[in-house]
Amino acid sequence: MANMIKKCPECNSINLTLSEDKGEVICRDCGLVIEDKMVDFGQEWREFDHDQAAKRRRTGAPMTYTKYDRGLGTDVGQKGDIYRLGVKGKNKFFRLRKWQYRISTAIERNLKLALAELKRVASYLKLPKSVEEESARIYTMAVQRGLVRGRSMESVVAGALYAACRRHEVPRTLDELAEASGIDKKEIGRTYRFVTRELGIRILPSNPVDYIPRFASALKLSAEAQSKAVEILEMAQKSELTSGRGPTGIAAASLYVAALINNEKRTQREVADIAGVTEVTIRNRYKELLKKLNLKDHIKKIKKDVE
DNA sequence: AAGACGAAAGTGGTTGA
DNA sequence: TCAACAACTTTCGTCTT
Repeated sequence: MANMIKKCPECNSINLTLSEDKGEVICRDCGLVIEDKMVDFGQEWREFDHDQAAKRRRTGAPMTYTKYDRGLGTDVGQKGDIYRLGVKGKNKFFRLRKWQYRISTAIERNLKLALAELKRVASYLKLPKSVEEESARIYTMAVQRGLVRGRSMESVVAGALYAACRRHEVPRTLDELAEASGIDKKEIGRTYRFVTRELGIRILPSNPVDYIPRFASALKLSAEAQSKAVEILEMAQKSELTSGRGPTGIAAASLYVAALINNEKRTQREVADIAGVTEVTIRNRYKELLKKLNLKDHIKKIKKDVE
C-alpha cells in the first residue's frame, strides 16, 4: 500500500499502467518502466540522523523496508540533486566515522561507498529513480557474489548502471557512462558483460528508437522531425536494415534524414557528435536508408518545393 | 571555407574450428 | 586458443555548395 507509485518520475505523468505478468508499472506517456517493490537504497542516506532509521540500519543488511515514496518528491528537480550532492559529500565523513563502530563487514562498507558513487553518476546522467534503484540492486548482488574482487568498485558501478539503463529501455551509450564515471569505456563494457553473465541478467538488444528522443532534443529538432525519425526508423526495421548494426548509428541516420525532410538540416558532424558515432557511419546508414526506402525522390521533391 | 562523400587502412569484439 | 570476419573508426583526398 505504501509503495504505490502514483507518478512517473521521468515525466510526472499519472498515466500509469500495471503489467501483471512482469509485476511492473509502466508509464504510458514516456514508456518508462517503474518497477514496483523496488528497494530504495537512496533513502537510508537521507535519513541518517533519524533515530528510527539508525535502528533499522543496525539490523544489518543495507536493504531497507522503508516505503517507496514516503514524500520522496517526484518533483525534486535536477538542481536539487546537485545540491544534495554537496551536502552528502560533507556528511559522508560524519557517517563513515559514526558507522565504524557499528558496521563490521567489508561488504557493507563497500556498499556504502559504491552506492554513493552510483548516486553521483546517476544524477549526473539524469537517470530516473527506477534505473538508479535497479542498478543499486545489481551492484548489491555483484558484491554479495564477490564479483567486485579484482575490479575497481567504480567500474562495477558503471557496469551496473549501464545494465540497468538497458533493462529499462532508457539506454545511455557507453561513452556517456564513461564520461560520467571517469572509467574507460572498454573497462565498463568488460565489467558490464561479466556482471550480467555471472548474474544471469537478460538484456534485450537495445532498440534504436529509445535513443531518438534524447538525440532529437540535444539537436533541438522539432517534434515533427522527431516523429518523422521514428517513422523512418520503423520502416528501416521492417526492411531489416537494422540487424547487426549499431543502434546509435541507425538512430543518428534516421534523425539526419528526418531533419533533411523537415527542412531543419543539421550537419552530419552535429548529429554524429551527439550520437557518439562518426560521420562515416551516418553516411553508410544514410545511404542504405535512401536506397532501400526510396526516400530519395521524397527528398528531391522537398528540395524543389523549397526553391 | 565548410560540408559532404568515399576509399583505404586500422581497431576491438564476436564466432567458429 | 586462435584466426577469420563484420561493424565501426580514423584519416585523408576530392567534390559540391
